[in-house]
Amino acid sequence: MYRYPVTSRILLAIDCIIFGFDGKDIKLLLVKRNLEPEMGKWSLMGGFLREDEDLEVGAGRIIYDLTGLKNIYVEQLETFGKVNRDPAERTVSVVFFALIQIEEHDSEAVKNHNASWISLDQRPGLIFDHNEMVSRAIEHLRYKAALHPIGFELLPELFTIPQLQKLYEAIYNTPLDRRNFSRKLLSTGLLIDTGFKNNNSTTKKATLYKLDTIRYKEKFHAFWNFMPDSMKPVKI
Amino acid sequence: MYRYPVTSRILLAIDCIIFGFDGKDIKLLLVKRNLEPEMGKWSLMGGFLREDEDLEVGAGRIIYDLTGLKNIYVEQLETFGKVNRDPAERTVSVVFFALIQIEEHDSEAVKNHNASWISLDQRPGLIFDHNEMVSRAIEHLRYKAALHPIGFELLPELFTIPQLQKLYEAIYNTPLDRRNFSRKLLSTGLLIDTGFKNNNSTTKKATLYKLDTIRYKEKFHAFWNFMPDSMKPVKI
DNA sequence: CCAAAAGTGTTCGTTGTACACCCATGT
DNA sequence: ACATGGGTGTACAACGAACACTTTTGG
Repeated sequence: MYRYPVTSRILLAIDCIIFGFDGKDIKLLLVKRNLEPEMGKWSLMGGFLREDEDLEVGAGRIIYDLTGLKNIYVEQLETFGKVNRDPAERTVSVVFFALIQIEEHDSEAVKNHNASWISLDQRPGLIFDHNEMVSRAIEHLRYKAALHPIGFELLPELFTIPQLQKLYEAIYNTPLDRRNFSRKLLSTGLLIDTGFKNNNSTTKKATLYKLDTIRYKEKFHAFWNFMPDSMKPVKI
Repeated sequence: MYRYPVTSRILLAIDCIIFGFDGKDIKLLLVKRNLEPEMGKWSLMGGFLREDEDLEVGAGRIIYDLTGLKNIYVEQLETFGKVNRDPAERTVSVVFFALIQIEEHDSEAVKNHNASWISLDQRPGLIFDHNEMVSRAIEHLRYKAALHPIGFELLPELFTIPQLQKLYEAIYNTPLDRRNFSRKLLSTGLLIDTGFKNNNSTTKKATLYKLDTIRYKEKFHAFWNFMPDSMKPVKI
């Protein structure tokens, strides 16, 4: 087979930023690295791209390996390629961004990888440029969740509006007006009233909704306005 | 030096999508490929990542090589890595997205690379997965230009509001209301009246504005609303 | 003086925001 | 009955969309 007359073939890594929501905080799935260099230190879950595998397939494999989940929300985020980002040898890393329903993960698999769910504000320092990757991912989450209905990917199949609100409050780290939030979300036409009521509550039981997946897929790329303007990345 | 016990090191390419605006149409800078395979066919401008170079530096080098321009608007777009995307050997390509002021480019350099500025609707079929890359880039241009003031990157230093409108009409391939457009753009606070008037016109001369670069940098990441809602990617 | 392009103004409906009030539940 | 949290309503300001009129310029 013809090969390009170029000498520098390099290692391609995949790193995955996996977000979850426990009802209170946004959490990151982090692992204690099991290879040198930096063995035992906290890092993102990652791996090397295989010869016979597409990038997204590689990301899916790595995420499945750690969480036991398939068919979740995964997006390519950005590729990090600074010359010395990995002290062992030159490695370019394609970073993926994933949102999962935290209840669904396989806790055995997570334990076997020495992984933990860690709140954003309690996250430890990470190896290499992984801190930068996480910063970018948080920025992306805030950006995208303001315009597109990705928040639902972090909630269980049935959820209440107050739960949804707590999620957005966690993402933007700010309180929201209950009444305006509720009206805005209901007006999206994405929520289907299941008729059931939540019974976790000690007081009035909230209505359980599910996502209208048809409309969700149809209108995903529309521009919504899930955040008050004052919360957008920069006030105008 | 320690190396990872992994066999598959692969070739990393950089491909650049370079947009310009000639006052009428959005144009792409495309080249006739000068190496095998697919020599002589139309493709994006690209190259291989060097051992000692960061990704963005590589992209800057390739764009400079073709256009003679530095310090232009460049963004990493997406990384393409399908196993068989390049028939010669496995190559993963990091795609960059660039906007330039078309008048400023070095036409000698462009000629030497067998490159041409080609209108979007007249673009030829491209090699490999480059058509897909271009589609993604157009989508990204439309998305981003609706929310952030990147349009200015395609205009000369001094420009008129009608010119700006023609640019947005070209990006979205749709007519816009002159009066609403003008008011909206003036209200951004990004335009500085230079006091000069355009003299290309055969009728009334339009005011020449320049970009308020201070405010531009400060507020770049804010969410604007440069397009009528009806033009957003999907109508709600 | 007329056509063509640039600039300014007005009206109206929709949306966002800041509020107040009522309802259901467990103690 | 009351505290806690869930659900609905209203009033006002801000913004976007549609549309009319005036001004400048070259022929």
